[in-house]
Amino acid sequence: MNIGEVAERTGLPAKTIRYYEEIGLITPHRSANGYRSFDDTHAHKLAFLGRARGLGFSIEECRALLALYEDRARASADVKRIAAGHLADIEAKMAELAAMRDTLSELIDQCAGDHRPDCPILADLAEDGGG
Amino acid sequence: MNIGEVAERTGLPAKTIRYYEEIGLITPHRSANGYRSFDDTHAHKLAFLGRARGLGFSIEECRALLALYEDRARASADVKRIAAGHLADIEAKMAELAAMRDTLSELIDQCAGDHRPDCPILADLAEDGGG
DNA sequence: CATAAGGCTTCCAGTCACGGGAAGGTCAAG
DNA sequence: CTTGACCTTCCCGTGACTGGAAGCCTTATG
Repeated sequence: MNIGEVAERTGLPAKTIRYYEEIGLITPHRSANGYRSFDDTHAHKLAFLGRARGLGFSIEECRALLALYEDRARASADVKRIAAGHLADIEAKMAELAAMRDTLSELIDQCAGDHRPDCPILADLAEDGGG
Repeated sequence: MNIGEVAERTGLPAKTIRYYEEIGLITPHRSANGYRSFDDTHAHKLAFLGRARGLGFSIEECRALLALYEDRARASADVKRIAAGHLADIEAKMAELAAMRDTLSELIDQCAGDHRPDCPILADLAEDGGG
């Protein structure tokens, strides 16, 4: 199948699929006219990549997961390690965002939000480290 | 003061300060030798920017906040609106991450993590949409 | 005066994972 | 023969910097 069909099947934009080829995640065949030609295995891998990316795995993590997926002698521990590392990243990001959210929502609550210029949000941002 | 000193005072890397000048967030003077010359106002603005960036505001949001900060006739409602929009962004990102975390941690729990190849994490990623 | 160290300058390239769009080849239908 | 959809490659832009090269300025030392 051509790139348009595999794009529709996998839900990935054609641009993304070309990019994945460029960085060596997949290697579609070429038809006589130069068009990329995908088979079910390619579509399957692309769907795999789409789901892994959807869970926030980086491209390099996806590459490793795909290699493990194709390795029948893999150890599930290797997969688990990658996933656990990614989970830790996610939790770290969430903690960072939670800290921002807490500070911000407190400041927002304190701000009158009217026509007057006095604003605890700006006051906090302008504050010297001292206080 | 030179860029090194203001960098140390504000905690921002010199590279970042040059970048902020390039995009028009600050406009330091120039000494006769061509060096950037910062006064306390510049340092104050940079510190403001550092704190706003630390709360995750984008550069354009920082630009707007800085303009409001310098506008004595501002309405606190304008500040509050920007902050509330950013808070909503943060909460959306957190929700996305929470969904990833939930799926991932469930899969990780189900994975034996040993030498055997069977792995529910890979199985899930490889799954057809049908199931 | 020469030299070395450290700070400053500009400019260019890279990051991550694509997306937009131009210029042009290919294919099926009318 | 033309239209229109699809495909190709190539290059630029994103956000907010970061790293590094090449070279000028200043200060300290011999």
